[in-house]
Amino acid sequence: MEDKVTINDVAKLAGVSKSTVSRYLNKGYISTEKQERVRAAIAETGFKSNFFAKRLKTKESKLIGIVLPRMDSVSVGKLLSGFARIFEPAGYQQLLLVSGLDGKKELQNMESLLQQGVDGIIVDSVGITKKHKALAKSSGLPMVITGQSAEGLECIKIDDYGAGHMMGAYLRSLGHRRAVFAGVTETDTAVGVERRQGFVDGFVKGEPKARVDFVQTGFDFLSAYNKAADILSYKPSVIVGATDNISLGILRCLHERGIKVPQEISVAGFGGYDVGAVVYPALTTIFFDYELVGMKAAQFLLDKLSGKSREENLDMPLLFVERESVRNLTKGTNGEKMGFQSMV
Amino acid sequence: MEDKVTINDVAKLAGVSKSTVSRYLNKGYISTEKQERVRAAIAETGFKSNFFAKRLKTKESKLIGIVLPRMDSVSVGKLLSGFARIFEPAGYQQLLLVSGLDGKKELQNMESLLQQGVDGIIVDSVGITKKHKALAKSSGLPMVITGQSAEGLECIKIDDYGAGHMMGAYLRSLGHRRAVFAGVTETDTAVGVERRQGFVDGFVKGEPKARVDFVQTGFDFLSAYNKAADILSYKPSVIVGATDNISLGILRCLHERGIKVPQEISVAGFGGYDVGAVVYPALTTIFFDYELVGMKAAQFLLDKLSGKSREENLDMPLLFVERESVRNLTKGTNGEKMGFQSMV
DNA sequence: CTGTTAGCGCATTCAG
DNA sequence: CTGAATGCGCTAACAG
Repeated sequence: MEDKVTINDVAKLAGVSKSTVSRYLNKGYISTEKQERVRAAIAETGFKSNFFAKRLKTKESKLIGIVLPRMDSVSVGKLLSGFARIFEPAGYQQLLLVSGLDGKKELQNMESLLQQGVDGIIVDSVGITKKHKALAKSSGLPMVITGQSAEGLECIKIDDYGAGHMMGAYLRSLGHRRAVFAGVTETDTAVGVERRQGFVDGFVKGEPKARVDFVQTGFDFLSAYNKAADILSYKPSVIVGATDNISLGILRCLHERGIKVPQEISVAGFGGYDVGAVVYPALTTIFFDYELVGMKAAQFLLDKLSGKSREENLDMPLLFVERESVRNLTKGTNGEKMGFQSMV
Repeated sequence: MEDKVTINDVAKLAGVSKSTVSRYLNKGYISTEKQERVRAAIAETGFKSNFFAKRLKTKESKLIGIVLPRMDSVSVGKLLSGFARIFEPAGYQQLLLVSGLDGKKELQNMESLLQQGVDGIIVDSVGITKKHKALAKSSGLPMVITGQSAEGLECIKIDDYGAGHMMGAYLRSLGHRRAVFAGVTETDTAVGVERRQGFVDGFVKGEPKARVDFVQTGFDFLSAYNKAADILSYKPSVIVGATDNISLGILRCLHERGIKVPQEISVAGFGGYDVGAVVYPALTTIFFDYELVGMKAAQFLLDKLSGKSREENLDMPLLFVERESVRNLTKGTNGEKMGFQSMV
């Protein structure tokens, strides 16, 4: 522990008062001569100002609390990259807490962060409850939610309903009438409800009637893989996974059963993970720019911190990625592009 | 900001001195009667102890600094999960800094963390320099390195050389004589040097002579995919990617060229990412338990913090995962398992 | 068991 | 421009 050097030691060595050193550290208001003496003294002693003492005075921690459902997922990784790109240059650091997909833990983590004296909080939630809202209110701290949306809270997320709808409409336009949506539980409002509902709305609209069945899976490859029999029992012409990973699990199973994709069955997903491009057939999907979400959320929080409460558009762009796993039933192949590219 | 309530307010309301409140918060040493009064007062005021004031006194931050090269990678995600599993129950929180694969930034981040008053640091480095060592020494703080190993520093990582060697020996035993190792630059000592060298040593040993050529790629699918022509020009019977992602990029390219895996060329990788199991053919690989690495590193740091300097075995288990992408040249198929399963 | 007394290291009035 | 004095909120001796 070399941090015995305090502002006092520096002051002594430089032959000035500690207030002068303090001023040197912060504003200016110091003669160029003493300025030099202090600089030298600091260099010599290797002085580092004590973080806690400083914060105790200034009431600003320059700390942002981040609460995450889990760490080992591509989307969370991207999100964090986005946060870092904004917070680091701004001189903020991130305090990270993981809730393990557990709502209770999520709340605990939020409280814990508040107590740590963070300046603001970002929660990548798996499901907002009234308690979340209460906490947000009572804390009085800027808080932004990511991954879910909830009234009364500031949320920044991709448009799950819109993405679902886009995919549904796309598939329908290609002549598909029987779809299975393989998705997660409804406690995940964003993915389990909004994305799915968007898909249904986009798919069943119009004549002739179309139908979508639902099969529940987890978020991982394996749980999707294991549900393949259920899924197939509905005799769909297209299977859409709520997530690229789900679709990948399905793809694997289809392959094992010798079912050709997209010739016999089409598959699509959501997320736009890189890996979807290297599997065979490459997965048609909708790309979500989680890194951008992270950046927007971080910037939004920073703006709140500095008073600017800009109420601008928080919709994230959606990018349709048409690849090889979906067949165009109206043409007989999947060759024809339909100008269904980058959309918002 | 409701944090106007201090320990003083609580004391007043409870009709005791603030030391009593402090004692209530920490040790015990308080009569059950006052204990109740304090409890009530705290509940009523919604008092939260001020983190910074507390730390200013105790000199303990209960904060662990984590510096990472990047966030958007599976292995880093696993690692972080591992950290969290140890630190959270122990009451430590994690301060996260991302260096963007930049060595300078990595150092800066380490310094920044030291200044924040963290109790210890974990660095998942991309390459240790003498400056890292100097910083570790001068700081006097417990520091553990992950991802790389370096003398004079406490490192916890998977055995890259061993993994490479295991893979090399395995492939060789299957009758392969011409391999291409597709890997990253040598500045990444662990992956670019150790893993590769292990492979070479394991592969070329014995008679008849075997040969391995080297092709440099990045860490991503695409950069590997783009190098496929180079790789193929060596006419290998097996291609091994330094990373599963590299192998996946190669697999994709092989598929596009109509080259059958493993019938015409075998492919293997390192990492054991889940996705390797769902692609076709499923990728033979060596599984690295990064989450375990994270847990070990975290526990090691905690032990140092509490004085226990256990010098035990820090080797991580390696799990050989034999799947579909490698052909046994001695049998003509890839069917025969060789008892080459879980090893350490 | 409990109240009183001191600071932790720093930023900030306030007079010079 | 600068030094002396005053807490920030809390914990840790210190005497009761």
